[in-house]
Amino acid sequence: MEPKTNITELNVSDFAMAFEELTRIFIRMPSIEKLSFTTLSVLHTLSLRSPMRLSELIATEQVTQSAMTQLVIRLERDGLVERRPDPSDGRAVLVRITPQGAKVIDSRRTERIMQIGKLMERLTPEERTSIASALPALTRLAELGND
Amino acid sequence: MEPKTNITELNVSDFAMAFEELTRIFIRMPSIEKLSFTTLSVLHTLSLRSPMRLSELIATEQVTQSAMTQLVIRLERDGLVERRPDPSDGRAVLVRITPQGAKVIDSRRTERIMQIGKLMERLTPEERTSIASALPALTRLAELGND
DNA sequence: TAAATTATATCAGTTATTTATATAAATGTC
DNA sequence: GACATTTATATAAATAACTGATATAATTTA
Repeated sequence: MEPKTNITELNVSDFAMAFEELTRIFIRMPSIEKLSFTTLSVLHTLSLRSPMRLSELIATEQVTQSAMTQLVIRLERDGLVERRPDPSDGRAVLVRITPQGAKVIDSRRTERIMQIGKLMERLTPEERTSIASALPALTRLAELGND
Repeated sequence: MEPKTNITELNVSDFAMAFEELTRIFIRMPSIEKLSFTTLSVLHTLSLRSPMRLSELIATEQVTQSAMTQLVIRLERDGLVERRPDPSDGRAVLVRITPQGAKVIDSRRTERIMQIGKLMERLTPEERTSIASALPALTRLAELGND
């Protein structure tokens, strides 16, 4: 088991460092719709899964219940989300993203893709191919991370 | 030029989506030293490059001058950074990370690497190899993004 | 030398977060 | 079914974190 662990450990550290650096860059790329980290994160999560309960958002976003309640109230005020009582549980609230909220995420994503595209153009064809080859594995890694 | 653009565009969109998902997961992995996004980002930036001027941090972190000044004052209060006048410019302040501040970043990184390692173990050897093969290209992409 | 620009501190207000408290709905126990 | 416990969320008070505005001093430019 040990040789396998050593190989994995070496790849992981390098991978993590590269990923860290790319994250640092990509996360700041969009110049539009600059909202707070948690706001963008909530909208992003809701764009993937909607509606969600407050309690679910508290778990995914790792903030306190109070913070999430107040943030969602503000987002509702600004038209980015809407809140409805959960018909299956009288205590709960369902939060869904509005088209306006979705547009925030979509427009930022579009700009980021455009800018990453420009960087990609400056890679060699071999480099681009190696990234494309790793894409299924990266996608799989994300799936594992969501389990 | 067009066929090349189309190929690049296809890869970029898929890559961006996969990256987005991985970012969402990785950024929340560490369970220790949970500080605010900008706080962690400032410490991370200072761990790569130290010392930096306030004005440089304002640019890299994309917050207002006032926000950065106040944040750095709080970080200094908490022992995570230290401030010194810049000997080459009487108006400027140099900010450097303290060992305590560096420990925040290092310990979170260590935990993240450990957890990514666990996910990696669940990939096939082929999947791991494809990611390792793409690593130089990803690293290069990061360099391009820092230009 | 004076004007313009740059660098940063501070203030006042809003947003964003925490802890604490409260209320009601749902679930568990007997 | 009654009561205890847990769950879900709203609200209050305080601090952190952000913005725009203002101020001061150092540096650069004309």
